Amino acid sequence: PASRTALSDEEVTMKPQSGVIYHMRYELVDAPGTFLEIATTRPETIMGDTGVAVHPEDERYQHLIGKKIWRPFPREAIPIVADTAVDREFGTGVLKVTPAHDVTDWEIGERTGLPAIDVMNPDGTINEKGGEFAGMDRFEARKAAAKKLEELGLLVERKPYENNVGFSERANVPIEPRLSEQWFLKYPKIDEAIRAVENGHIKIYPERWTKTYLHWLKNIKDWCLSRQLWWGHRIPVWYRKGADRANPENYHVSVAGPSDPENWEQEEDVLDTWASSWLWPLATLGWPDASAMKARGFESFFPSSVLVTGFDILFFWVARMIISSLEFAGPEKETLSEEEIAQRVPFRDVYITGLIRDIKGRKMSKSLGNFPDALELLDKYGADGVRFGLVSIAPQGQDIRFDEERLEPARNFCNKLWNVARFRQMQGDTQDNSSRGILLERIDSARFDLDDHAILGSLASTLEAYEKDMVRYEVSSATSHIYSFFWSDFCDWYIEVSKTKLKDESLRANCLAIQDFILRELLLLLHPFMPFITEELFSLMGYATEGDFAQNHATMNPNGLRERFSLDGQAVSQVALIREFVTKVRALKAEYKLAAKRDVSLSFTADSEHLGLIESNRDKLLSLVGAVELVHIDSAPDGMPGAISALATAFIDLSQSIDVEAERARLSKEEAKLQKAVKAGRSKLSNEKFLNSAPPKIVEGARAQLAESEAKLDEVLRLLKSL
RNA sequence: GGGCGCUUAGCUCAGUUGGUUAGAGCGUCUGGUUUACACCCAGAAGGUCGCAGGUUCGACUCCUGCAGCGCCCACCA
Repeated sequence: PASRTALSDEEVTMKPQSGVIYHMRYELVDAPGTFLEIATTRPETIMGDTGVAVHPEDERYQHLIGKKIWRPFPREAIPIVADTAVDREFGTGVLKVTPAHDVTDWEIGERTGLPAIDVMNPDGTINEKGGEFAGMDRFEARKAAAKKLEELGLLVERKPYENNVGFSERANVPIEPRLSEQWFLKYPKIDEAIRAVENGHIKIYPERWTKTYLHWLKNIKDWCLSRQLWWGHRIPVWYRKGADRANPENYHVSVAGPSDPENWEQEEDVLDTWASSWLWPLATLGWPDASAMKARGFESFFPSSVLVTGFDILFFWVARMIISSLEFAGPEKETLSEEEIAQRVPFRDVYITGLIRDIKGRKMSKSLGNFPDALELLDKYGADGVRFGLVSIAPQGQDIRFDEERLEPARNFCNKLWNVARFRQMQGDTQDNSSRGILLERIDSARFDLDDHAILGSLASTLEAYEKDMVRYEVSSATSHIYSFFWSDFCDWYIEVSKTKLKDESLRANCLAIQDFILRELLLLLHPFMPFITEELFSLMGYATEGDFAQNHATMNPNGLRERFSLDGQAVSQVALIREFVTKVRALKAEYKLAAKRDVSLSFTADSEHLGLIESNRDKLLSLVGAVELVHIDSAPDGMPGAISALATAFIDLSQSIDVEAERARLSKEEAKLQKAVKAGRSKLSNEKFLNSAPPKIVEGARAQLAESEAKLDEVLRLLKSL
C-alpha cells in the first residue's frame, strides 16, 4: 500500500514477523452449537471470506464438505470446500478462504468456484464492504476484528506466532495481496534461455550459479509488467475510447501506436523498470533501428564477451537480458536452433562477483551506515591502493568481509613499486628504454649469471600464471602471482643480488638493462589494477615516448622470452637452493646474536656438485649473509654450530664459546623434524603399491625429497655428536 | 520444505583436475643507520585443515553422516 503499485514476484522479500495467530470458531449452519475451529493470522479479512476449505482426504472433516458454515461478520452462510492446497498438519486443518486477499486463497477460489470480495481500498484501509471496520487501517482492523470475535464468543485463543510475510523490497512494507488488472508478459524463449546455458553458449562463473539460474527459469511465471508509478516507460497499449477494456478486440499493442490515435487512449501505467533494462544489450547498440545498429557496431560488439554483475540481479536483469536478446536479436521466430541461440545470446560469459559485506558479515546498506567513506579510503590508501587491494582480497565469487586494514598491503605494494623505480633511477646510467625491442637489444644473454636466468625465468612463469588466471576470471589469484614475483623474487632477491653485481663494471650495464626490462613488464601486468602509478612510472622510466601510454602495450609472450635468452630451466631451482642456504646462515647468526654483524667468518662443507654453485656466487653470498669470508673445508670442524641446508653446511667461526645446551636443543629440534620426514619418505618408498600406482614424477620427487632429508639428517647427527 | 556457500595459524583469508615438508597478509616475539623503501629489511614462534566414518598406495582436496554460521528459492493460513 505504500507505493500503491503492483510488482513482480522478484521484488518480494519474505521476512519473518512475530505476530499473533488467532484460533476462532465458526458455527455450522446445519448443526447449531457445533463449531469448526480455524486458525488465522489475518482476522481483518474475515469480511472477505467466501468459504472455508479442508483437505479432501482429511477424515476429520470429510463429512462436512459441501455443507455451509456461518461467517460471523457480516453474518452469512458460506460453503465448506475441499482443496489439496490445505495442509492437514497446520493449525486445525481448516482454512478460511479469502480469494481477494491471498494468492493461495485466490487459487482455491478459482478451483472451487468461490467468489472474491475485495474488502480493502488501495491504501490498505478497509472499504465499505468491511462494514463496521470500514475506514480503519488493515492493522487496526486486525485488532478490532479479533476483539469482535472475542465479544461474539468465537475467539478460542491468541497465540504468539512467527510467520513469513512478503515485504516490498523497495518500500519495505508488508505487501497487500489485492485484486487488480495488470499487464503480464508471458516470457518468450524460455526453453532457449535454458539451452543457452546448459549447452554452454553462455558460461556462468562461478559455475554453481548455473543451477540457480536454471532453477529460476524452470519455475518461471508470467511477469507482471504494470506499475502504477508516474516514472517510467508508458506501457505501449492503447484502448479504444469508450469501449470495454476487458475485450481484447479493443486493444492496440505496438510501440508506434494506432494509426488513428484520436480514437484511442493509451494505458496510464508504466513498465517495470527491468522491462526497460532487459533491452540494455540491444538498445545500447542502436536496436531496433538498422542504421543506428550499423553505426554503433552491433555486428562487432554483440554479443559482448563478459557481463560482470552481482548475484542479486541474476533474475532481475541477467536472465531477462538473455531472454530478450534471444527474442529480439534477429528475425521473429517461434523457436531457435542451437546455432541461432549462439548468435543471439547477449554475452558469452557471466561473471558473478561476491558481495562486499561489512566486518560482521552484513550487507552494506544506507540504513545501517556500515560502509566506508570512499573519499577517505582514497585519501588513506590511494586510488591504486584501494583498487589493487579490493581486487586482491576478492576470491572468485566469494563474499568478502571488508576490513579497511586489508587495503594496507596494497598501499604498501604501491609504495614499494615506487621505491624500486627510485632505486633504479638513483643508479643513473639511464639508457634508452623507449621500446621493448630496444630494451631487449640492451640485454646480452652471454653475460647472464644464475640470478639473471632465474629472475627472467620466474618472470616468464608469472606471465603464464597471470594469463591462465585471467582467462578464468581468477583475478585475485592473478594479483597474488604478481605480488609475490615482485616482492619476493624481484625486490627481496634480485635487487639485493644486483647490488653486488652493480659494482662490477662488466656486469653493471646488463644488470640494469634486465631491471629496466622486468620493471616494464611488471608495470604492464599491473596496469589494469593500478592504472595511475603504473602510467606515471611508465613515463618516468622512459618506457613511453611522447603521447604514448602503458595502456597501449601488452606484456611479452613467456615462451618468446625464454627463447630469446635461451633461459636455463634449472636456474630457478638452483637459486632456490642458494636462498635456502642464505636463510639458514642468517638464522644461525640470529641464534648467536650476530645478525647485525657483517664481518663474520664462515666455512662450509659441500659436495662437489654444490661446491661450484657456491664458488661462482661467492661475492653475492658474502654480501647477503653479512660475512667477510667463506672458506671451503673438507670435513666439519668439531664443536662448531652449523647451518644445514641442501646446498651446504656452513659454520661460523665463533670467537666466543658456544652454549652447548642451546645448540643441542636447536639441533635436536631439527633432528626430530628430519626424522619424521625420513620415516615418512622411507615407508612410502618401500610401499610396492605406491611405487606401482603413483605417477613416476611423484615417485621421483619422493626419492629426491628423501635423499635430501637423509643428507640433512646425517649432518645434524654428526654435529650433535661433535658437540 | 528444497537448494547453495562457508568452517584451514591469534585475526582475515588463499589452497585450480587427490601427490613431495599445507601457504599469504596482518598481528606477536627477536634483531636491524647494509646502494630504494620503517608503508622497510632479516630471523623466529604459531596449524590433530569443524566433528565422525568411508574410498585410496596416498585425503585440506573425493563420498556419506553430523554440527555451527550465512545466503537464495518456496502458496503452512
